[in-house]
Amino acid sequence: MAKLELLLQKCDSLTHIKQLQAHLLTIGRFQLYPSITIKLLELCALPPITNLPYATTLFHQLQSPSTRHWNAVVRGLAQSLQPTQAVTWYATMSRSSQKVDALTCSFALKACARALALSEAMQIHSQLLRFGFGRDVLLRTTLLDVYAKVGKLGFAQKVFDEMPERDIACWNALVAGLAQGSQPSEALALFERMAEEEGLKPNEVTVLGALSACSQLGALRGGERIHTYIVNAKLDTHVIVCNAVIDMYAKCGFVDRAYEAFENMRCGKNLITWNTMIMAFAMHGDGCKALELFEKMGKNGVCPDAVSYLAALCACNHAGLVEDGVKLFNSMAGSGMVPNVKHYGTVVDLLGRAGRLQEAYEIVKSMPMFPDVVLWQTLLGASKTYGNVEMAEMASRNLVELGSEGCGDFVLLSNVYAAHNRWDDVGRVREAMKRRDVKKIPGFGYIEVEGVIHKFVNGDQNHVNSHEIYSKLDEIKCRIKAYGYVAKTNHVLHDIGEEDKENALSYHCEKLAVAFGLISTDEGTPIQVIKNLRICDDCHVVMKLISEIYNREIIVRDRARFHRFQDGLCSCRDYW
DNA sequence: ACAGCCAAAA
Repeated sequence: MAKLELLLQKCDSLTHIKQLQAHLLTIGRFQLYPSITIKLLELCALPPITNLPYATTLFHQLQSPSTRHWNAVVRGLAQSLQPTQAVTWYATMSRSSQKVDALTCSFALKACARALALSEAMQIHSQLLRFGFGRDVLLRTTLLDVYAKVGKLGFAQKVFDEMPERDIACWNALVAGLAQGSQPSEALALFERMAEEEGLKPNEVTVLGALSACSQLGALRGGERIHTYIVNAKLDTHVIVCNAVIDMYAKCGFVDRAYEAFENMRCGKNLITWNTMIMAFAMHGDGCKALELFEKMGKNGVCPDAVSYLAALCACNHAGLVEDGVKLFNSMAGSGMVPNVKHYGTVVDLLGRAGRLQEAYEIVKSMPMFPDVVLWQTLLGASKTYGNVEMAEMASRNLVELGSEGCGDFVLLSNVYAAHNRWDDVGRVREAMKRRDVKKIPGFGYIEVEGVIHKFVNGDQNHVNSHEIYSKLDEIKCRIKAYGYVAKTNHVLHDIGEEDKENALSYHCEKLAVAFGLISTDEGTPIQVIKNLRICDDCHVVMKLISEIYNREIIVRDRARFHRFQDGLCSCRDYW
């Protein structure tokens, strides 16, 4: 027995496992040593071996599998590419003679989180209450986490509220859950509550959730405070935390400070550190710096991965470095990289924006995989910019086939027709939109004034200063018109906007936020706005004019990148 | 003595 356990410790491949198993079988002891078979199962079900077919076969050879045997398989399946199988095994187990324990529930719940299986999670929830595990803090945390990950933040909050005692992991799970679930303000509020009410000291996991919330909100003040705390609490010994700090500064509009944090790291950099910084430069349109860093990472012994290439390509795209981008893309194969659909998407965007539509299309045709919705949207956007009707129609057909119901796709196609005075076709697209009940993602934006985050949705009238904001917008309109501004009215948008007039062009959330910034900050202070979608043509023009007429620097972070408006010009050089 | 919370991506 002792000898067997020694052998077991040395098993590091499936061959070894098989040899040991064969040995046990030949001496007729296979069924006799549960502790050995448990270890064997755990070895082959988990990394680095991870051979689940073999694990399940081995399991089926057992005459009376114990709870721990079951758990080994459920755990392995939960971490595998088919987490739903873990749930199936859990269900089979709960019907078998063997008792499910708290760990089985925990593994099955994690599987639900990965498979985004809400109803299964709820079933396991009610079962674990019946089994009497309802007071297990670890299990409750898992439960909270599953609900948050499947998007049921209300349920997660309820699990949290009902906990009589909460340790730091419970708070961390909810802070992270809210941040990941697009409720960054709530995440930050909870983060504050944690220290104030419970006197808990945020750890490296807590600050990750909080920093992510700041990144989303563009909450520089909050981010700075958390950064100070991180340094004081010596949490900056964790690479993962440093990476999140870099990302936070970059997304709050301060690449320089992101780079400063990158340079002054007290711990070693990893692949993600480099990727985050390259992406940061890309977002800010600093193409050359991004490419320099991409070169430098290789020299520092960190091998670029698919994300590094994507970030560098993205940098070329935002900076208009067409030749560099194409060269980089073509160099991928030579470096043993297989471009994925995102790399193709970026290079198609790069060529499309430069007006090289035919080349872009050639690349689409050469792709070894099916183009996705985003890629066709990219091509459609470029076709609109350059007025290529055939290409636009082709992209639209593909979008319809892929079941895309985004409002933007229809609007773009209709704009192409409108530009060619093909009004019958414009009408046809309009009809199709009505028939299909196209979806419109609501636009919203944030602005931080004196450390307070203000949120605006399109056509928002709920802000306390709503009156002043709207009169400021009227004033802006007058002044920019005097400069020759003509609204970039969009026929289709106007047409479908009839029902909700609030969504009209002139009250886009970024305009509201900038107007609020103008009335609530001192002259000369830069105004920074964060938006969830891409900035529209009209807003882009208006921002440029405001920056000139009001002599204000305006920084807008949209879904894709930063736009820095100054003296009537934008840092993207209208290339976006 | 097999559990929970964890950074980047067109």
